[in-house]
Amino acid sequence: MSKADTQTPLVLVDGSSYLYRAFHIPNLQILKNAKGEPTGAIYGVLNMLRRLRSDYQPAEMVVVFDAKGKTFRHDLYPAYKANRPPMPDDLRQQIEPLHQAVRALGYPLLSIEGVEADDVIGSLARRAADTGRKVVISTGDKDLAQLVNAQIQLVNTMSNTVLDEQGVVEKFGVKPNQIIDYLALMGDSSDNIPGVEKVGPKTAAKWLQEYGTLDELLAHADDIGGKVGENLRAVVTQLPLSKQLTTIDCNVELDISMDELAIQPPQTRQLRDIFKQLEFRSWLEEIGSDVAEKKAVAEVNYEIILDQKRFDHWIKCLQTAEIFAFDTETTSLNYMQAEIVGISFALKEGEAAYVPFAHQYENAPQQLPRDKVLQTLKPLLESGRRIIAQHAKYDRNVLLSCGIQLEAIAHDTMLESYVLDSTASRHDMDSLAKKYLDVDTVHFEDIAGKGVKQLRFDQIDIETAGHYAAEDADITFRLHQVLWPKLQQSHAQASVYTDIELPLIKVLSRMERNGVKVDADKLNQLSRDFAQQMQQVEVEAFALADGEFNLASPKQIQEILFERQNIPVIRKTPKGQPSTAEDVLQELAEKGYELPAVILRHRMLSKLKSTYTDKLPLLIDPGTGRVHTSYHQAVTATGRLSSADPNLQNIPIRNEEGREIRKAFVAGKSNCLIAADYSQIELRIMAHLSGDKGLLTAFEKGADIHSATAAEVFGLALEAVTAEERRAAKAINFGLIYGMSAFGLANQLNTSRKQAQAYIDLYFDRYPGVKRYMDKTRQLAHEQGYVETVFGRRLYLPEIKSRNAQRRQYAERTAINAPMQGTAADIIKRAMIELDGWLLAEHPAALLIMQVHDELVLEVPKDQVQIIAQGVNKRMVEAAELTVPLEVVIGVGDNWDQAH
DNA sequence: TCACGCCCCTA
DNA sequence: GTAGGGGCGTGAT
Repeated sequence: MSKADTQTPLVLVDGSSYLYRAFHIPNLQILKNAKGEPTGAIYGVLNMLRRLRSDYQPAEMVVVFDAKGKTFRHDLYPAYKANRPPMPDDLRQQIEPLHQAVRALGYPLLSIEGVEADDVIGSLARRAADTGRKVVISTGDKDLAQLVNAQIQLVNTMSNTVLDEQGVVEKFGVKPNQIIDYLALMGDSSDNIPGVEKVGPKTAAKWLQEYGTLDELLAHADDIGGKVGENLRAVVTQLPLSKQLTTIDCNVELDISMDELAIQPPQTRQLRDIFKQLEFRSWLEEIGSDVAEKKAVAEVNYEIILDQKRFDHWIKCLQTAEIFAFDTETTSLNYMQAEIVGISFALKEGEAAYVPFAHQYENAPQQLPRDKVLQTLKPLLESGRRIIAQHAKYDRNVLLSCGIQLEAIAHDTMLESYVLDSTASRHDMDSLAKKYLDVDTVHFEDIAGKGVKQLRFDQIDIETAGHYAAEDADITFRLHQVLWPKLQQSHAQASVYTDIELPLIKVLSRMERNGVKVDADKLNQLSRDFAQQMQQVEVEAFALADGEFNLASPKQIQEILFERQNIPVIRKTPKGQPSTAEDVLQELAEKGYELPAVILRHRMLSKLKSTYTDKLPLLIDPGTGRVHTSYHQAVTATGRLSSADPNLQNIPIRNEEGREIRKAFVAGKSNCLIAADYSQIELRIMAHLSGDKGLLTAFEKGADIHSATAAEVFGLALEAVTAEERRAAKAINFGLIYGMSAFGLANQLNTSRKQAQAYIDLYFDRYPGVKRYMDKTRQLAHEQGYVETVFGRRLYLPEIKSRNAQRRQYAERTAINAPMQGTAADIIKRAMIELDGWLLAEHPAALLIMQVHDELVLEVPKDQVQIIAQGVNKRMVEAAELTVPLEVVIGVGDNWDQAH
């Protein structure tokens, strides 16, 4: 489907007719700018041009206006348009700005003195049609119907009607070549063209149907009886003039050649000035994004495959190709509900095809049968390693619903980009195309719209969908050509990609499709309980506040607490408002204020209810009766996964009410859950990375690490450490992982900065290896601009050189944290790959169902618990060989809370 | 209907 | 002090 095959029509716009009509639309008459100048008619015409352009996507489009002054028709007939009132000032004022806007938008504009817009349009249309072009004339004026033929169509963009030859006959009762005679017979009062008195559309059409032409009718004028017959005979000598006036002159000399009709790129600067003057704010915003020049992919050959012969040909090519790009188009982003609509391929740059098989809309073309297409493709997708995809996990999930196991993934461009630079804001195809290929792709919203009116892919016209789909495959192919060589420049990065991220695709895909069983009845009951408690709390709150307010509104809470009740402000939000955050309200509650305590209770209940107990039951898939999250593999900067829809990585655990929710995560019949947690994995990684003797010894002894830290820092025997000292040491250890500052630690421990700094000094004194490592890491980050995990995953830190101290320090904290958090992520990913392989081969009834950063959850038949737990432990512990042992804590239960 | 601020859940 | 997802209120569209 190259551009040349699907030539777009030449679009000719009767600007004057639309200007006149737009001027009389009541809604538009209100529009004025701040100076009081009317702008409605301009808006109406420009809006119409936009619609026209989006409907026809023409390469050439000309906007024609009437010129000032008299025309040849006035010479023929001095009374022409004589009874027309002068143009209203409000309309006249809008003409010049409209012309400027049209020109700035890039449309060729014609306005020729001595003739009317109709004549210019007629002349252009005739010239184009003579060369075989299709022409669309956009007008609100019926006179132009005389131009319609096999190549020329009329469209009224305001009423959304199209007139071809057949349409003219249906509408007027006469053929296009009879329109002139028809108009002459009726006359036109607004142009002051005389016709036959008492003759309207009905009679004119009837006569022409009977006699064919006006000349023939006049020859038989005596045969017409009645009053109208008399009227006709009375104007026999006048009618040729009327006919002449009504006839569009298609031979106007135009000082424009046929190759000057193309739409030009918009003149952004002028356009901005014009829209500013007119105060068209939404269009003003579009300039720069939408109106900016787009670099489309050049020189492409995209094919839409509708017949068996071409399909067979492509299959043959795919069978022999070394590698090819592939993409599925579906009806939904939800992989459990998505139906495949078509599949696209790219064999080399610019060579792509789309095989549609489930598009359904009125007059959709016949497509190849779905099942047969999929059966033919199945072997290509299931074996070999020759496929490049963008976000292959999604395609894999969707194909699994049709019984195809997408095993042939050789590369995933999303993951290539992610491993190359995890901090690039997004790794979706459109962003990658722009970044690495300097190409603006067609966005899904461009073809499907957005919001409630968004179309499903199967409702999109096959030509449009085909281009989009083929482009996806093509771009994927090109991206791989660029990204893969880059990745290979670092052996460690290539290894993170091939040995961790790529094999993880199918592990995650399986976990997602396995899903988790949740007890909807239990959650619904909890929702009811929470609602009841919230009501009680609300009553208390209103009594304390001496009035009703919205407990969910920080703004109202802030007003009541800090303005009405004059409670002291503890902290302010970044925007300068008094904060009502949890720790602030906690502190106030401890000082004896009652309302903050009640608000806290309400906040907790409302959070649990709205985020968890209300939402989770709605996300149970009707087909499986389980919830299926999406693990995002290319989101976090550090290499962790994230989970969404629903997020299963933030299910409550810290308080009693929250743990009730965990109890609703259950095992299926005759199964139980195994939860396996890495113990202190990030601190162990810190011990490994720093080689600090004290830290290493603590882990080798298997001591409680926070108590051991407290003993060291406070110079005590292990047994002598109090709960308070252990709590302080724990905060220090966390601080360590987060790139500790005295400020942050003081906040956490609710102590002075000086005291916090003293703790830190003491800590570094006891663990000098840690101090050395942290200094070295910061220095390395400055030198090379990135930090690495043990396995070579990189995190770039451009802000490490920032002159802004706050940003720089933030980057430094990330530099400390990322190697630990990232290495932990690498390790658990490696464990998941090993574990999944083992389970699949030896215990296929045992399922991995969740990952929560340092925890894996499995659903296992009860009689296999022992053997699986052992196997899980072994694979998690052996996932990395560090200088400290890895330790895993395993729990078993009927629900997730019990398994902890 | 959307973006943003604020808040809160997790490791 | 690190890394996320997501609900609700608010104000503009």
